[in-house]
Amino acid sequence: MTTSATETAGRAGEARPQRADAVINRKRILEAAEAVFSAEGVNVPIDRVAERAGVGVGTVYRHFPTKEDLFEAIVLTRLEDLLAAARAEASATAAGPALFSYLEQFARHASAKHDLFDALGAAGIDFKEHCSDKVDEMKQSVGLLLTRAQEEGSVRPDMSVDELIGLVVGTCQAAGQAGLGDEISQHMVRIVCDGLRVPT
Amino acid sequence: MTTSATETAGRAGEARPQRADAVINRKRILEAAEAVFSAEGVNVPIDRVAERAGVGVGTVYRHFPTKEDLFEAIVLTRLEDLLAAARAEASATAAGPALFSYLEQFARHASAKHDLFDALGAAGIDFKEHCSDKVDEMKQSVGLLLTRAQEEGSVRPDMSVDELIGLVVGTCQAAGQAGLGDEISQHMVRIVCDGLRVPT
DNA sequence: GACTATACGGAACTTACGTTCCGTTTGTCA
DNA sequence: TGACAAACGGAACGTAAGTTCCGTATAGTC
Repeated sequence: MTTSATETAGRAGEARPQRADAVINRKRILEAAEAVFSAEGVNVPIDRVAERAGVGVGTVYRHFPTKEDLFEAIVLTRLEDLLAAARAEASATAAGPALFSYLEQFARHASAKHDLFDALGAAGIDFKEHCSDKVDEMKQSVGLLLTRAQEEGSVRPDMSVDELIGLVVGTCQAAGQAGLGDEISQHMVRIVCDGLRVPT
Repeated sequence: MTTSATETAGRAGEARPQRADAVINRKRILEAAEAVFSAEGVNVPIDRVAERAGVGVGTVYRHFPTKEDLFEAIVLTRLEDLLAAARAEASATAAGPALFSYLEQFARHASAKHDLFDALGAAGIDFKEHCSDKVDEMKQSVGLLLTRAQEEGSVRPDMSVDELIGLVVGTCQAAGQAGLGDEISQHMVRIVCDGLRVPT
């Protein structure tokens, strides 16, 4: 995230604290970017973010040296959420249901936040390190859950995490692109989940 | 496809026939575009197509007035193939197996031809008429198969064609983006198919 | 209230790509 | 072989988006 001047309010020691207006603007920019990116994906011009934040482009760049930095700042928090959810499910005793419940949460996020899935999908190829680290962490958590569910016998054994994630991300992305609504996208994920169960 | 000067060799009556070198170049351009688009998707610069075809950009534009026209020329033939396959399966007596078999063919295409799925996915929003017509036709064929399979009782009743297509397209796209190989992408589609079956 | 480092705004620059233009080459027909 | 329309090549143009620059405004401090 570029370790810029100050993060949110300023850590203890070194450099002088951020000016009050700068703090406000940074927040505004993040909010605007969040709104614009999730509504329209990664391809919105920066100018639109600036406009929505009621700020000049220069100001955006002062806070986030590149567009990617801005994007990363947002996606990271989304990934944190997703990661937290994965960890929460990880402690469940029945891994199968936990996995399915997690995937549904995932889908719910997906339908609300177009951007993240642009990121995990196409844009994801040249992801920044921080993001791909988070993705890896998430994969690991989900992978654990998957393995347990497989050992438990509630999920088919012939699957990897990559396939699992691909299936869900792809489904959500496609639903979004085709303009299908949230419920439909979640229904689609449910169908995928049914495919995951051990064939009887 | 812009109904340009001549199609392939020139129909009977009206305008004079295309020059021999033009015919060759047109073919070269199509081949190059096919290769480049399927390997790298829709976002390759035209210059790359021209270069690969051993031809100047001007020549490409002489044959295809816009990039979209070129793209459409290629995608249309792919869609034809897919459509033909759908029709072939349509006459099968057992609709369920036919549907599944079709979806696997679909996936096989998908893993080979990145471009088409860009088109069906993100890029598909501002599709040219010809293409969306073909897509509609395909949807209709698949829809028929789906309905029959549902009536037959081999596919879950709570699904629409849109969901079905979304599921398969999304899966293939995600697999492609994540760099998972062809077999894996087909495996993923098989998992989706398992989800489609009537839950016992 | 004055001073200064910090932040702001937005015009201008850069790059990448689609597309056009036009001087040159070449196939075709007499 | 000569003439001419057709086709070619690729430099040049237009536009859109990311990024930089710098003159101006202002929060924070004494």
